Amino acid sequence: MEKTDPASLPDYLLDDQIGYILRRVTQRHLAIFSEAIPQVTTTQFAVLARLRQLGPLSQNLLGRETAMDAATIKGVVDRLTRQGYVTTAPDPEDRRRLTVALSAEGEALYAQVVGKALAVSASTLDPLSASERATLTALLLRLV
Amino acid sequence: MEKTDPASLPDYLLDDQIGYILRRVTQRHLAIFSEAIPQVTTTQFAVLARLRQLGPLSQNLLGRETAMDAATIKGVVDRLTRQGYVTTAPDPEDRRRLTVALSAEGEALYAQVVGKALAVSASTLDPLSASERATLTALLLRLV
DNA sequence: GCAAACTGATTTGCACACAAACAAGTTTGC
DNA sequence: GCAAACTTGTTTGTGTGCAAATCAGTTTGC
Repeated sequence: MEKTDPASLPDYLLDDQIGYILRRVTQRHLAIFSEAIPQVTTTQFAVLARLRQLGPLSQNLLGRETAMDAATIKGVVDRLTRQGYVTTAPDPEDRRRLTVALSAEGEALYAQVVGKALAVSASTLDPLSASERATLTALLLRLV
Repeated sequence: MEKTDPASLPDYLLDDQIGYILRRVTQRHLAIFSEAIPQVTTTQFAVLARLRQLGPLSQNLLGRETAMDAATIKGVVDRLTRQGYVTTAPDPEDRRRLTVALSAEGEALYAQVVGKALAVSASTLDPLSASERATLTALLLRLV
């Protein structure tokens, strides 16, 4: 059984582990994004995109729609508010809720950079052919 | 030209963007990991795995070998040191360097959880067949 | 042989990211 | 009708992750 023999441990190749690969690909993607769109981060842009798609949302729902927990979305909304890209207002229907909406500045920024955001996605996937990109995306979506 | 018409902006589907998908897949992977291996984080385990593979390394080189910048690896090494899984010592050859090595406790933890770490990777990829996993990994590696 | 360039480590500041605990408000079940 | 259960938002604590500045030490070029 040789439980104490180090040589009997399974081979663990860090470079082949999905988590490590995901982290490195994400690092490259974030670098491409911040180079192309220095005004906001990827998460901040996700919030702008969702608000533009869905209209004003409560802060918690906005978090769920952008895959951020309550503590994270609060920080993101705070920073976007400070930069003037979103506004917040209490919901008269439900006094627990804080409604978050895109401001005119947020609309303008979105219009200005949405094309670049698409280019960032394309740039991240640049090493792959069109069909490889489709394959990769489809496979990743099954892991969500 | 209709520059001011919002309807003329390109379609940006957040759910189809590679960065957003990567973030969500990573979230799921981190959740699986922390459930299976609560003792350390993914990045901390990456450090243990590299030290076991390569032996003692300077802190900066260890960072490069685990895809962390100097500020990040310092924090990770500090936390691993506090938990007793690594030890640090000045390098007599180069007085700028801080050599990081796996401790006996680190070796023991690694031996105890490496099998679980492999199971975490398998679990993350569980929705895919063996050949799909190989395809996904190969495609992702081309994006690093 | 020594100044310039480089490398290693640290610190600060900012931005996610999640867990846990809490307060306030709303809904539900009986 | 009202207590229990749930939801929303906030705060605190911990852990990445990167940029930029700084200091100490090493290497290089002339």
